[in-house]
Amino acid sequence: MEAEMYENLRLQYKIWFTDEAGDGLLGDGKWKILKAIDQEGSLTAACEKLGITYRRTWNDLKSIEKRLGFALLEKNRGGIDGGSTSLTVEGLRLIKAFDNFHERMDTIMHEQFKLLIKDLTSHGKS
Amino acid sequence: MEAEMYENLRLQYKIWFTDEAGDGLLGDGKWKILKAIDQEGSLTAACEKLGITYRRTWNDLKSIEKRLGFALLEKNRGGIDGGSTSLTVEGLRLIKAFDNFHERMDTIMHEQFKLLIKDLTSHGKS
DNA sequence: AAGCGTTATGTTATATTATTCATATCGTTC
DNA sequence: GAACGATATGAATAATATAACATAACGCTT
Repeated sequence: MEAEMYENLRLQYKIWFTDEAGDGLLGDGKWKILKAIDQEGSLTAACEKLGITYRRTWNDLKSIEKRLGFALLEKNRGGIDGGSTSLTVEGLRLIKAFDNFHERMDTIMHEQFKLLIKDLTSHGKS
Repeated sequence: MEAEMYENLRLQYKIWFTDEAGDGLLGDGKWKILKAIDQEGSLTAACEKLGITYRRTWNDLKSIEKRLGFALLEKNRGGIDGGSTSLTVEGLRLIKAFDNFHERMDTIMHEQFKLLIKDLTSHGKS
């Protein structure tokens, strides 16, 4: 009877790094930005692609680099194309590791979701 | 050399239910509130315990019950003690299932975090 | 019926966050 | 050296979220 109560629910999750103080450092948002920069080759283009503001993104990226203590981005201004931004070796490794991580997590979450729903809908005595 | 770059990072996660539209429905915050109500026997006491405002909490609870489509709380007003709030059977089952879920997830996240750090600090060719 | 403590609800104020606008800087090309 | 397209940055504005304040309703007790 209560089984269908939970049928239209979805399970979502977010994972992010913080520093020791607990302040957010790198999560899904910045992960997507870094990936977009890697693909587009410029901050401006990446922001347009994702539909987010340049100002905000620039602030975020500056903050994370400062707090991480090492560079994720290599920026150039001027030149024939006006300028460019690309990922450093560390930046590339970071998003690659995050990719793998998310892949594993998606599988795990799917399993755990099924377990949770089973827990919610089975009426045996605990 | 880059191994210590990630030493002071912490991994955090959040898990929550949404409806089909993707709007948040039940997460850690409301889970804690429900547990506190179960312990305290009243909304007012639960809010004081958690240091959150009654107004906000009342709104949240009303919203989640409406969108879930069934009651999690049994509320009474008036009476010798002014009133009370307790969990329904469904409410109890929900927080119990969430408890189990979080327990499993804490273990899993700990494992996955170690894997992620390993991924970030090992420099073998991919 | 007056008092008590709790649920219930509208309104107002504050704080936080996000967006917009404006402007400077840089280095290449023509 | 003028123009272009990108990065870099300050300041003002808008939007959203959170908190605070005030007040009503309820039902038991005395």
